[in-house]
Amino acid sequence: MTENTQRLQKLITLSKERGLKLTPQRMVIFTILSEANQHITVDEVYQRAKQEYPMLSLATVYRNMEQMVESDLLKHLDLGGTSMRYDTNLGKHHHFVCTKCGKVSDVYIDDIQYKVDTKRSHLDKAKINSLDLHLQGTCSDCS
Amino acid sequence: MTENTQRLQKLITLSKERGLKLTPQRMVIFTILSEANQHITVDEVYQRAKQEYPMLSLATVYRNMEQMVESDLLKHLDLGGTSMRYDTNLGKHHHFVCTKCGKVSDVYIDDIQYKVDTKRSHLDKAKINSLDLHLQGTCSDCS
DNA sequence: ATTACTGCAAATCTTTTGCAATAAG
DNA sequence: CTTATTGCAAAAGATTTGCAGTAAT
Repeated sequence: MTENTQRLQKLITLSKERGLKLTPQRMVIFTILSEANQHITVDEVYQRAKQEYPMLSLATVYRNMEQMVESDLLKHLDLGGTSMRYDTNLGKHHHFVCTKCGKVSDVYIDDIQYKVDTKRSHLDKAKINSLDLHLQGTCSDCS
Repeated sequence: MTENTQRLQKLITLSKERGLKLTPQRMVIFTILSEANQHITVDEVYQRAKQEYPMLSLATVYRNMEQMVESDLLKHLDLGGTSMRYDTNLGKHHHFVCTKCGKVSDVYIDDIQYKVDTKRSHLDKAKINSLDLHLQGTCSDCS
């Protein structure tokens, strides 16, 4: 069983657990997501899915992706482009964006240490729950 | 001279340096930006500016803000909302977003130490130029 | 005088939504 | 059978653009 097939199986199992019905449209979307790169847009999914299932509607893809986010099958990934990206990698990780070609790489970081300048920051008693690192630079291919 | 007046003076000086013409519209926008909180949208600027200069066009605000970004008088601030925010704080800093009320605070951090898991990440010879920390949690008011 | 800037309206782009028909469980 | 899901077309919201007139330098 390939890695992609495993991912697909996992999506099917989880969506059943969440009570989602397994329509052919959803099945096509799941398949694409389990094969795709990790930082995909709705329209990219739609373009590929149409080839398998030509009468598919764009609205259906939008609705499905948002449902998946609500059901924790997918995460929003806001990289500052013109349209929303979705991250199929649910594990804890960060992102590196190449400012030349725009490519996005996942970055795994063991531990981060930092010291807030409390005089200039005004966090007071704020409770920090999560921490995302956004790295920018030039990727190997572009340098 | 107040802090806001200083900010305004700085914008005027810098824009002259960049060769921008000082129209009344631009002047109003500059004034609002030098008085405003740091994470403002085009529409927020527009709404306030209209009161001073009612025949101002929204397109003019859009064009001016983008020009300011190009001329390094302003920075894009992508916090994942529905519309672009602009940051008037040009110094190096990071952001904390309260997940309950949405408030954004600037966070100053002296030094950040982290260790990339090179086995799982694939940065290869990528050159990292900048590093943004995006903190999320609950602010003092909400907890 | 020259060139940037402006207002307006139309266009574009992404995302959402109402609704009636259909299909999954 | 019941309820979620779908396609379609329209709506909504943010941003951009063409153009002809206006104003800053």
